[in-house]
Amino acid sequence: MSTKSYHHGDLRQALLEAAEAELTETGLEGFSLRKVARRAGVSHAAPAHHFKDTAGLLTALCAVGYRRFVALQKQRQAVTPLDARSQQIAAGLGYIDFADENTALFRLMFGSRLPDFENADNAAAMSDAYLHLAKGVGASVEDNGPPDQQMMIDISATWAIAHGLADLLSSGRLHMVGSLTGPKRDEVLSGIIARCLPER
Amino acid sequence: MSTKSYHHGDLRQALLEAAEAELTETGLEGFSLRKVARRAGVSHAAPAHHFKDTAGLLTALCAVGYRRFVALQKQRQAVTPLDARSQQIAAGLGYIDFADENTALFRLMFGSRLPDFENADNAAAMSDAYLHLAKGVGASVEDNGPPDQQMMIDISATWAIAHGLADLLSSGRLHMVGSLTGPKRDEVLSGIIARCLPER
DNA sequence: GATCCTATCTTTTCACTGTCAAGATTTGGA
DNA sequence: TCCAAATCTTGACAGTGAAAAGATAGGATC
Repeated sequence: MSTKSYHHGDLRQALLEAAEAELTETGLEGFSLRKVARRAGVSHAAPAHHFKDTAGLLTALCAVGYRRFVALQKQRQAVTPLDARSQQIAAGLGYIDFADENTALFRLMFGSRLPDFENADNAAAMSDAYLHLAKGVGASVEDNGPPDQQMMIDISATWAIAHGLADLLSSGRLHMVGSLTGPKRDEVLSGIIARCLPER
Repeated sequence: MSTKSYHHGDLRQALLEAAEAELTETGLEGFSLRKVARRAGVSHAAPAHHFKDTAGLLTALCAVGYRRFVALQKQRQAVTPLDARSQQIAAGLGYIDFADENTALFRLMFGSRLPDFENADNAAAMSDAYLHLAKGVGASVEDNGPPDQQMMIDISATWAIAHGLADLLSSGRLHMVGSLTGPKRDEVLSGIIARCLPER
């Protein structure tokens, strides 16, 4: 099934990988379904059998992105003290990690209307990502009853600061902080994120 | 020069307006130079004489956006107490106003690589926007000497929270805050922005 | 094992797009 | 008046996404 058979074997996965590679190289602006097909070594109409159309392919890729997005946050949190505040900051750093390392995917997920956000699988992946954020904020405040307005504000603030930093950094607009690296960078970013966390 | 002459009169301006209208209707994903030309009532090749290509048109539109962007911030600031902290919060609300009322343009300015950000006019408009932000932050802290690291951090934090709120709200992801309107909305957003301002 | 059904992939076709080159029209100044 | 430059149109070309129809392979059933 590898070298030259008519049937590819796992074209769906191969197309997803080709699409992501294409996305990181040319950006969303230069993205082309036919180029993805060429990169995967199949005819230009082959993708239609696994993903209905371009939007379908990008929707599937979007879901992959959201899962990796949560994974990177958890990866940061796994090496961080367990108190709620530290965990929340770590999640924010993971948010920024994702945008840095997967800029094209990040743009697709948060800056495009091409993917179908109503699609079941994609919506589930997005929901998981949101719940992970909300759960983190909820843990850092007394967790009583239904989410009140104060908690919604805390969630919004936490989300907004992480997202704002991630978006501006990944698009190369925060030259001052963007030029920092390593622990110093983490320290500065942590300080900024901490400003927005619910007060203890 | 109005009804049917061969020469349009002010096609450049008409194309800019048509492009913005097209952008808000179809979004950046469905944008087409030929549709813009049709909307302006000229042939498909006419735009090339005023803007080299699609990127050129979007670059010019981008510059228009940055100027309106600053104008909306100043508009908020004009009806706000003059203390530095209130002014900074007002600028943030203007930032969000712009994203809300000019979502397509906002996406073009901050979420696309199509415009040429090295273009002189566009770069100047962007620089003005950045300087307006930096000046505001500088005024809210003791203004001595060259910008030190702490001020760069304050600028980054202020920018990030405004940008994060604007981007998430304009893309309809912050349902909780997004559903608020009027003074209540301003109050909540102001509270969130205030968290990120330099401490007095 | 032979047969047939279905999933998978290719080929062909069509309308649309951006860009370029060449021609037509108008304007404004010499 | 006349000509050069600016402005706009027409025509052409390669590339694109999507749909339809044909080709091939895998797997189930008998």
